[in-house]
Amino acid sequence: MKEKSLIDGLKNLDTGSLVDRVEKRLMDLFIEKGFKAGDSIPKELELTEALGVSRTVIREAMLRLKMIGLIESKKHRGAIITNPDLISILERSMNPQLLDTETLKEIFEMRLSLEIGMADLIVKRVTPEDIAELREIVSSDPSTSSSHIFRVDEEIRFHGKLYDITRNETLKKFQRLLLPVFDYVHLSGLLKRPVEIKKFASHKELVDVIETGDAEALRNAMRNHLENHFSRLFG
Amino acid sequence: MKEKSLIDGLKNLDTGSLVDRVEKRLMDLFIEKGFKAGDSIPKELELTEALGVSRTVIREAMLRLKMIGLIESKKHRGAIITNPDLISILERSMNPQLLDTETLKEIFEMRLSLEIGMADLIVKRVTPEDIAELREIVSSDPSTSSSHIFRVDEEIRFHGKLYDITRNETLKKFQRLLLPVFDYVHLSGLLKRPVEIKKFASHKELVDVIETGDAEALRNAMRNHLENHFSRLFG
DNA sequence: TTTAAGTATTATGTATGACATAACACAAAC
DNA sequence: GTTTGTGTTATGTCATACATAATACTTAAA
Repeated sequence: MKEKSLIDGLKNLDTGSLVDRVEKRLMDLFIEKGFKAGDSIPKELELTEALGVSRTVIREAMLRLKMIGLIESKKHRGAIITNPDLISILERSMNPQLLDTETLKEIFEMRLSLEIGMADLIVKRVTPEDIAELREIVSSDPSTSSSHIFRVDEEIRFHGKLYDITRNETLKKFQRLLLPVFDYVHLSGLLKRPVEIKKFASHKELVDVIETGDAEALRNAMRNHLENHFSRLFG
Repeated sequence: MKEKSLIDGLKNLDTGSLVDRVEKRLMDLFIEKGFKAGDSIPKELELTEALGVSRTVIREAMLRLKMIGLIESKKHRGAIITNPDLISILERSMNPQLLDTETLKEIFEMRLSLEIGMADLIVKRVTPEDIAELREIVSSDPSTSSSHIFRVDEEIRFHGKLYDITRNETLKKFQRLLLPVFDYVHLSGLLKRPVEIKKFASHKELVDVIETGDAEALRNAMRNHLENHFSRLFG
């Protein structure tokens, strides 16, 4: 027993590499010192001296901080603190070809859930100008110009505008980020059932509902509008 | 005119650093060669030779790939390809102290939207066992044990279980990831209005709705349940 | 024979010094 | 006043050397 606890006590002796420790040290330092976005951070050589490690280590640690969006470096001209932008961090890894299919499906489900759930944000924040823009987007007469490419374009513009209306930048970026994923999901046969002819709530109808300002109705209409996707998921 | 087009033609000369190019080159290579998770990648020195750049550059490029979750390296024993786990990548940057308050609020909004919108996933995939577990979670009599800490615990367990029921791993990880953010949002006075005494749909009622299997009803109940948060947001 | 302890090998981790180059500021030239 | 040159500086890249952890292999002890 005694030995056991002794060993446990010794365990946390930093098994991590030197770079790990320097990374954490720098991060803590920035938090402690209350560095704000825009503040510039010391030069590599200064940090080298201050921390007593080689420039190699400093550079690797800084590179990591760069990757998590904590700092941003202009080449040959130092680095500054930045607010990490979660979405653009994700962006780097969001290569549909590199994600396994299960994850792609799950992300697709997240998107559907979001679009239904954000009804409250939409009706709360929509402006007459937004409505006008939505109407402009859906104004293309599908009977005259029903080419596939055109439809896809309207689809993207319409749903993009919806995210826009939420006035939630994170959400908007998230949507833009996910566009390629959806393309991929559609094209790759990941969803078994074929795309059915749409016989559900149209974009036009959605606009009407948005205009009424009834969040609950919008949720239901959106759920209906997305029925195609849901049936492919659950099918 | 002629000059203009000449300049345009010259424009795309690779302004990126050598590491940038090597990073992309490696990534493309892995995709082309169809490397799958688990495959081990060449040693640093081999890559150094193959690409004709210094080991420094190779190491920096590999470090980036490591950060975006494309590869994973065991120290002193090579690296292997992995499926990037989007959420654990986010995790590294998700330090509430480092995100600006606007982003935190936006993430909070995302969470509310998700919990409402995922109703379909829940009712589609819930099992009797899940229902039983939910009932167990909400069984604690609030009149006898209404300590704040206890309430918070139930809150976390209940909502965590809901994500669980969606059977969507990405979503589940996303929720776990966001827990600290919510703590922070609640504590930091980011939302102006005070927490009101809950007089909306209770956890118990939500379970009842889930059991009926009516997604629309669940969305509405959930929206009602979250009214406190919404009113703080919009207030 | 089995097992524990030593040893060799190897790839990565870290250190160091050197030089190249992009960015900026400022002076010089037109 | 715009352009062109010049110097300074911090980062980008390279080359080399050595330290160390992980593994496989060998050897000594039970």
